[in-house]
Amino acid sequence: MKGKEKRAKEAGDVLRELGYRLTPQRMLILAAVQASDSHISAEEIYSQVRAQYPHVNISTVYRTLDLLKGLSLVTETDLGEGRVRYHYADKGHHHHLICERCGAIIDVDENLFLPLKRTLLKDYQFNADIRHFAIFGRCTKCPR
Amino acid sequence: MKGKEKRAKEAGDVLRELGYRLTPQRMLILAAVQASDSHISAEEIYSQVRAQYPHVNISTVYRTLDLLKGLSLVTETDLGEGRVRYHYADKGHHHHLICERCGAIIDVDENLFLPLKRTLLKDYQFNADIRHFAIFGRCTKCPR
DNA sequence: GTTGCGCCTGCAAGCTATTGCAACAACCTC
DNA sequence: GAGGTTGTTGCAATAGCTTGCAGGCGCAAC
Ligand SMILES: [Mn+2]
Ligand SMILES: [Mn+2]
Ligand SMILES: [Zn+2]
Ligand SMILES: [Zn+2]
Repeated sequence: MKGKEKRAKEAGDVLRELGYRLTPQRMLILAAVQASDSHISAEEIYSQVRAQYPHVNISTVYRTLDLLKGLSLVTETDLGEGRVRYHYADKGHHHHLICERCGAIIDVDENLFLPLKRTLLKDYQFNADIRHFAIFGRCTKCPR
Repeated sequence: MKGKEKRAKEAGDVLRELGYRLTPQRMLILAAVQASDSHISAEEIYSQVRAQYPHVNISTVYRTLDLLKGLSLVTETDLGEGRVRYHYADKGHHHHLICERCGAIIDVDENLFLPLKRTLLKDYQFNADIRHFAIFGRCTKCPR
Protein backbone atom coordinates (compact mmCIF):
# COMPACT_ATOMS: atom_id res chain seq x y z
CA MET A 1 0.00 0.00 0.00
CA LYS A 2 1.38 3.37 -0.95
CA GLY A 3 1.81 6.17 1.52
CA LYS A 4 -0.96 8.33 0.12
CA GLU A 5 -3.51 5.53 0.15
CA LYS A 6 -2.51 4.54 3.65
CA ARG A 7 -3.07 8.08 4.95
CA ALA A 8 -6.46 8.28 3.26
CA LYS A 9 -7.43 4.97 4.80
CA GLU A 10 -6.39 6.09 8.25
CA ALA A 11 -8.39 9.29 8.14
CA GLY A 12 -11.29 7.27 6.74
CA ASP A 13 -11.08 4.97 9.73
CA VAL A 14 -11.41 7.99 11.98
CA LEU A 15 -14.73 8.73 10.31
CA ARG A 16 -15.89 5.12 10.60
CA GLU A 17 -14.94 4.88 14.26
CA LEU A 18 -16.97 7.98 15.00
CA GLY A 19 -20.03 6.45 13.38
CA TYR A 20 -19.88 8.29 10.06
CA ARG A 21 -20.38 6.35 6.84
CA LEU A 22 -17.39 5.92 4.63
CA THR A 23 -18.75 6.79 1.20
CA PRO A 24 -16.70 6.87 -2.02
CA GLN A 25 -17.30 10.63 -2.18
CA ARG A 26 -15.81 11.15 1.27
CA MET A 27 -12.80 8.99 0.56
CA LEU A 28 -12.06 10.82 -2.68
CA ILE A 29 -12.46 14.24 -1.09
CA LEU A 30 -10.17 13.27 1.79
CA ALA A 31 -7.60 11.91 -0.66
CA ALA A 32 -7.68 15.16 -2.66
CA VAL A 33 -7.04 17.29 0.42
CA GLN A 34 -4.25 15.01 1.59
CA ALA A 35 -2.62 14.87 -1.83
CA SER A 36 -2.50 18.66 -2.09
CA ASP A 37 0.90 20.07 -1.29
CA SER A 38 -0.52 23.44 -0.33
CA HIS A 39 -3.95 25.06 0.09
CA ILE A 40 -6.68 23.58 -2.04
CA SER A 41 -10.08 25.10 -2.86
CA ALA A 42 -13.45 23.38 -2.90
CA GLU A 43 -13.66 23.80 -6.68
CA GLU A 44 -10.25 22.17 -7.15
CA ILE A 45 -11.25 19.26 -4.94
CA TYR A 46 -14.50 19.00 -6.87
CA SER A 47 -12.80 18.69 -10.26
CA GLN A 48 -10.32 16.12 -8.94
CA VAL A 49 -13.05 14.00 -7.42
CA ARG A 50 -15.25 14.30 -10.50
CA ALA A 51 -12.49 12.84 -12.65
CA GLN A 52 -12.94 9.53 -10.81
CA TYR A 53 -16.56 9.85 -9.80
CA PRO A 54 -18.43 12.02 -12.34
CA HIS A 55 -21.76 11.84 -10.55
CA VAL A 56 -20.61 13.79 -7.49
CA ASN A 57 -22.14 17.15 -6.65
CA ILE A 58 -20.30 20.26 -5.41
CA SER A 59 -22.59 20.50 -2.38
CA THR A 60 -21.27 17.14 -1.21
CA VAL A 61 -17.77 18.58 -1.36
CA TYR A 62 -18.78 21.51 0.83
CA ARG A 63 -20.68 19.30 3.26
CA THR A 64 -17.77 16.89 3.56
CA LEU A 65 -15.28 19.70 4.11
CA ASP A 66 -17.54 21.01 6.84
CA LEU A 67 -17.54 17.60 8.50
CA LEU A 68 -13.77 17.22 8.25
CA LYS A 69 -13.34 20.72 9.66
CA GLY A 70 -15.55 19.87 12.64
CA LEU A 71 -13.46 16.79 13.31
CA SER A 72 -10.23 18.82 13.06
CA LEU A 73 -9.06 16.73 10.14
CA VAL A 74 -8.76 19.78 7.89
CA THR A 75 -8.30 23.49 8.54
CA GLU A 76 -9.86 26.27 6.54
CA THR A 77 -8.57 29.73 5.78
CA ASP A 78 -9.64 32.78 3.82
CA LEU A 79 -6.65 34.35 2.11
CA GLY A 80 -8.81 37.11 0.66
CA GLU A 81 -9.22 35.77 -2.86
CA GLY A 82 -12.99 35.32 -2.77
CA ARG A 83 -12.90 31.62 -2.00
CA VAL A 84 -11.82 29.67 1.02
CA ARG A 85 -8.92 27.20 0.96
CA TYR A 86 -8.37 23.98 2.87
CA HIS A 87 -5.40 22.26 4.37
CA TYR A 88 -4.93 18.74 5.74
CA ALA A 89 -4.48 19.26 9.47
CA ASP A 90 -1.80 16.61 10.03
CA LYS A 91 0.57 18.42 7.69
CA GLY A 92 1.26 21.03 10.37
CA HIS A 93 -0.18 24.35 11.37
CA HIS A 94 0.94 27.79 10.35
CA HIS A 95 -0.46 31.24 9.70
CA HIS A 96 -0.27 33.82 6.96
CA LEU A 97 0.43 37.55 6.94
CA ILE A 98 -1.06 39.13 3.83
CA CYS A 99 0.01 42.56 2.57
CA GLU A 100 -3.06 44.38 1.27
CA ARG A 101 -0.93 46.58 -0.95
CA CYS A 102 1.57 44.29 -2.70
CA GLY A 103 -0.15 40.95 -2.08
CA ALA A 104 2.89 39.37 -0.44
CA ILE A 105 2.11 36.40 1.79
CA ILE A 106 4.45 35.76 4.72
CA ASP A 107 4.14 32.41 6.47
CA VAL A 108 4.55 32.34 10.23
CA ASP A 109 4.85 29.48 12.66
CA GLU A 110 1.91 28.54 14.81
CA ASN A 111 3.69 28.99 18.13
CA LEU A 112 3.75 32.73 17.53
CA PHE A 113 0.22 32.65 18.91
CA LEU A 114 0.96 30.63 22.02
CA PRO A 115 1.21 33.65 24.36
CA LEU A 116 -2.12 34.95 23.09
CA LYS A 117 -3.70 31.50 23.42
CA ARG A 118 -2.48 31.29 27.02
CA THR A 119 -3.82 34.73 27.87
CA LEU A 120 -7.21 33.91 26.39
CA LEU A 121 -7.39 30.70 28.42
CA LYS A 122 -6.19 32.23 31.66
CA ASP A 123 -8.00 35.58 31.59
CA TYR A 124 -11.09 34.76 29.55
CA GLN A 125 -11.61 31.02 30.12
CA PHE A 126 -11.57 30.48 26.39
CA ASN A 127 -9.87 27.74 24.38
CA ALA A 128 -9.06 29.51 21.14
CA ASP A 129 -8.85 27.38 18.02
CA ILE A 130 -5.95 29.17 16.33
CA ARG A 131 -4.59 26.83 13.70
CA HIS A 132 -4.75 28.61 10.36
CA PHE A 133 -5.09 32.37 10.57
CA ALA A 134 -4.86 34.94 7.84
CA ILE A 135 -3.87 38.37 9.11
CA PHE A 136 -4.16 41.34 6.78
CA GLY A 137 -2.06 44.49 6.91
CA ARG A 138 0.95 46.06 5.23
CA CYS A 139 4.49 44.83 4.91
CA THR A 140 7.03 47.49 5.83
CA LYS A 141 8.37 47.54 2.27
CA CYS A 142 5.08 49.06 1.17
CA PRO A 143 4.80 52.85 1.70
CA ARG A 144 2.27 54.74 3.83
CA MET B 1 -26.99 70.65 14.18
CA LYS B 2 -27.55 67.41 16.04
CA GLY B 3 -24.70 65.13 17.07
CA LYS B 4 -25.52 62.38 14.64
CA GLU B 5 -25.74 64.72 11.66
CA LYS B 6 -22.53 66.42 12.70
CA ARG B 7 -20.62 63.14 12.82
CA ALA B 8 -21.99 62.08 9.45
CA LYS B 9 -20.91 65.40 8.02
CA GLU B 10 -17.42 65.06 9.44
CA ALA B 11 -16.88 61.61 8.00
CA GLY B 12 -18.33 62.90 4.74
CA ASP B 13 -15.77 65.68 4.73
CA VAL B 14 -13.06 63.04 4.99
CA LEU B 15 -14.35 61.56 1.75
CA ARG B 16 -14.54 64.96 0.04
CA GLU B 17 -11.04 65.94 1.11
CA LEU B 18 -9.69 62.74 -0.37
CA GLY B 19 -11.32 63.51 -3.69
CA TYR B 20 -14.29 61.18 -3.39
CA ARG B 21 -17.74 62.43 -4.34
CA LEU B 22 -20.21 62.94 -1.57
CA THR B 23 -23.35 61.30 -2.93
CA PRO B 24 -26.65 60.98 -1.05
CA GLN B 25 -26.15 57.21 -1.06
CA ARG B 26 -22.78 57.50 0.66
CA MET B 27 -24.05 59.96 3.24
CA LEU B 28 -27.00 57.74 4.13
CA ILE B 29 -24.85 54.62 4.35
CA LEU B 30 -22.36 56.39 6.58
CA ALA B 31 -25.16 57.68 8.79
CA ALA B 32 -26.61 54.18 9.15
CA VAL B 33 -23.29 52.71 10.27
CA GLN B 34 -22.72 55.57 12.70
CA ALA B 35 -26.23 55.38 14.12
CA SER B 36 -25.88 51.66 14.86
CA ASP B 37 -25.11 50.94 18.48
CA SER B 38 -23.55 47.60 17.65
CA HIS B 39 -22.63 45.57 14.56
CA ILE B 40 -24.75 46.23 11.52
CA SER B 41 -25.09 44.10 8.40
CA ALA B 42 -25.16 45.26 4.78
CA GLU B 43 -28.78 44.18 4.48
CA GLU B 44 -29.75 46.22 7.55
CA ILE B 45 -27.96 49.26 6.19
CA TYR B 46 -29.68 48.71 2.86
CA SER B 47 -33.17 48.68 4.32
CA GLN B 48 -32.46 51.79 6.42
CA VAL B 49 -31.10 53.69 3.44
CA ARG B 50 -33.92 52.54 1.17
CA ALA B 51 -36.46 54.02 3.56
CA GLN B 52 -35.15 57.49 2.69
CA TYR B 53 -33.84 56.80 -0.79
CA PRO B 54 -35.86 53.99 -2.41
CA HIS B 55 -33.90 53.98 -5.64
CA VAL B 56 -30.68 52.74 -4.03
CA ASN B 57 -29.20 49.38 -4.95
CA ILE B 58 -27.62 46.83 -2.61
CA SER B 59 -24.43 46.76 -4.69
CA THR B 60 -23.90 50.44 -3.87
CA VAL B 61 -24.08 49.54 -0.19
CA TYR B 62 -21.39 46.89 -0.61
CA ARG B 63 -19.21 49.15 -2.75
CA THR B 64 -19.49 51.99 -0.24
CA LEU B 65 -18.69 49.73 2.70
CA ASP B 66 -15.63 48.56 0.79
CA LEU B 67 -14.55 52.16 0.32
CA LEU B 68 -15.10 53.08 3.96
CA LYS B 69 -13.21 49.97 5.02
CA GLY B 70 -10.25 50.95 2.84
CA LEU B 71 -10.23 54.40 4.43
CA SER B 72 -10.37 52.86 7.92
CA LEU B 73 -13.68 54.59 8.61
CA VAL B 74 -15.42 51.28 9.30
CA THR B 75 -14.23 47.84 10.38
CA GLU B 76 -15.65 44.56 9.21
CA THR B 77 -15.96 41.27 11.02
CA ASP B 78 -17.33 37.80 10.37
CA LEU B 79 -19.00 36.45 13.49
CA GLY B 80 -19.82 33.19 11.75
CA GLU B 81 -23.48 33.85 10.97
CA GLY B 82 -23.18 33.72 7.19
CA ARG B 83 -23.02 37.45 6.71
CA VAL B 84 -20.42 40.04 7.58
CA ARG B 85 -21.06 42.87 10.03
CA TYR B 86 -19.74 46.42 10.15
CA HIS B 87 -18.75 48.80 12.87
CA TYR B 88 -17.99 52.53 12.82
CA ALA B 89 -14.25 52.71 13.50
CA ASP B 90 -14.34 55.79 15.74
CA LYS B 91 -16.50 54.00 18.26
CA GLY B 92 -13.49 52.03 19.48
CA HIS B 93 -11.89 48.74 18.63
CA HIS B 94 -12.41 45.38 20.26
CA HIS B 95 -12.44 41.71 19.41
CA HIS B 96 -14.75 38.77 19.90
CA LEU B 97 -14.25 35.25 21.20
CA ILE B 98 -16.96 32.96 19.87
CA CYS B 99 -17.74 29.59 21.43
CA GLU B 100 -18.55 27.13 18.65
CA ARG B 101 -20.54 24.96 21.00
CA CYS B 102 -22.77 27.28 23.02
CA GLY B 103 -22.55 30.37 20.81
CA ALA B 104 -21.41 32.66 23.62
CA ILE B 105 -19.61 35.78 22.46
CA ILE B 106 -16.99 37.24 24.79
CA ASP B 107 -15.74 40.74 24.00
CA VAL B 108 -12.09 41.50 24.57
CA ASP B 109 -10.15 44.73 24.50
CA GLU B 110 -7.97 45.53 21.53
CA ASN B 111 -4.75 45.92 23.50
CA LEU B 112 -4.79 42.19 24.16
CA PHE B 113 -3.21 41.93 20.71
CA LEU B 114 -0.51 44.54 21.24
CA PRO B 115 2.24 42.00 22.07
CA LEU B 116 1.41 40.02 18.95
CA LYS B 117 1.31 43.18 16.84
CA ARG B 118 4.74 44.17 18.15
CA THR B 119 6.20 40.75 17.42
CA LEU B 120 4.86 40.80 13.88
CA LEU B 121 6.37 44.22 13.26
CA LYS B 122 9.72 43.44 14.82
CA ASP B 123 10.29 39.88 13.59
CA TYR B 124 8.34 39.89 10.33
CA GLN B 125 8.38 43.54 9.23
CA PHE B 126 4.61 43.45 9.02
CA ASN B 127 2.10 46.05 10.15
CA ALA B 128 -0.88 43.91 11.12
CA ASP B 129 -4.29 45.52 10.86
CA ILE B 130 -5.86 43.97 13.95
CA ARG B 131 -8.92 46.00 14.79
CA HIS B 132 -11.91 43.72 14.79
CA PHE B 133 -11.10 40.03 15.08
CA ALA B 134 -13.40 37.10 15.62
CA ILE B 135 -11.69 34.12 17.20
CA PHE B 136 -13.52 30.81 17.32
CA GLY B 137 -13.05 28.09 19.89
CA ARG B 138 -14.65 26.74 23.05
CA CYS B 139 -15.41 28.45 26.30
CA THR B 140 -14.27 26.42 29.31
CA LYS B 141 -17.85 26.00 30.48
CA CYS B 142 -18.48 23.82 27.44
CA PRO B 143 -17.37 20.16 27.82
CA ARG B 144 -14.86 18.17 25.72
C1' DG C 1 -26.06 79.38 -14.01
C1' DT C 2 -24.02 76.46 -17.56
C1' DT C 3 -20.87 73.13 -19.17
C1' DG C 4 -18.04 69.09 -19.17
C1' DC C 5 -15.21 65.53 -17.17
C1' DG C 6 -15.07 61.33 -15.12
C1' DC C 7 -16.42 59.16 -10.77
C1' DC C 8 -20.33 56.73 -9.18
C1' DT C 9 -24.56 54.19 -9.54
C1' DG C 10 -28.34 50.96 -10.98
C1' DC C 11 -28.98 46.98 -13.29
C1' DA C 12 -28.38 42.35 -14.49
C1' DA C 13 -25.53 38.55 -14.63
C1' DG C 14 -22.46 35.70 -12.23
C1' DC C 15 -19.83 33.60 -8.41
C1' DT C 16 -19.10 31.00 -4.00
C1' DA C 17 -21.45 28.65 -0.66
C1' DT C 18 -25.74 26.83 1.85
C1' DT C 19 -30.04 24.32 2.51
C1' DG C 20 -34.67 21.54 2.14
C1' DC C 21 -36.16 17.53 0.37
C1' DA C 22 -36.78 13.01 -1.57
C1' DA C 23 -34.19 9.16 -3.24
C1' DC C 24 -30.27 6.40 -2.36
C1' DA C 25 -26.91 3.44 -0.30
C1' DA C 26 -23.59 2.24 3.79
C1' DC C 27 -23.70 -0.61 7.41
C1' DC C 28 -25.74 -3.52 10.97
C1' DT C 29 -28.57 -7.53 12.02
C1' DC C 30 -30.13 -11.79 11.14
C1' DG D 1 -26.77 -12.87 1.16
C1' DA D 2 -31.23 -10.33 2.13
C1' DG D 3 -33.57 -6.67 4.62
C1' DG D 4 -34.21 -2.53 7.24
C1' DT D 5 -32.62 1.72 9.33
C1' DT D 6 -31.02 6.07 8.86
C1' DG D 7 -27.13 8.81 7.59
C1' DT D 8 -25.78 10.71 3.09
C1' DT D 9 -26.28 12.45 -1.50
C1' DG D 10 -27.92 14.86 -5.83
C1' DC D 11 -30.71 18.30 -7.21
C1' DA D 12 -32.66 22.70 -7.42
C1' DA D 13 -33.56 26.74 -5.18
C1' DT D 14 -31.60 30.32 -2.58
C1' DA D 15 -28.53 33.55 -0.02
C1' DG D 16 -24.70 36.75 0.29
C1' DC D 17 -21.70 39.25 -2.30
C1' DT D 18 -19.17 40.87 -6.65
C1' DT D 19 -18.53 42.76 -11.21
C1' DG D 20 -18.98 44.72 -16.24
C1' DC D 21 -21.24 48.10 -18.39
C1' DA D 22 -23.78 52.15 -19.86
C1' DG D 23 -25.98 56.07 -18.23
C1' DG D 24 -26.32 59.58 -14.44
C1' DC D 25 -24.76 63.06 -11.54
C1' DG D 26 -21.25 65.42 -8.26
C1' DC D 27 -18.14 68.86 -8.59
C1' DA D 28 -14.92 72.14 -10.38
C1' DA D 29 -14.12 75.62 -13.90
C1' DC D 30 -15.72 79.47 -16.16
MN1 LIG E 1 -1.79 27.77 5.27
MN1 LIG F 1 -17.23 44.13 17.32
ZN1 LIG G 1 3.43 44.83 0.75
ZN1 LIG H 1 -19.44 27.60 25.09
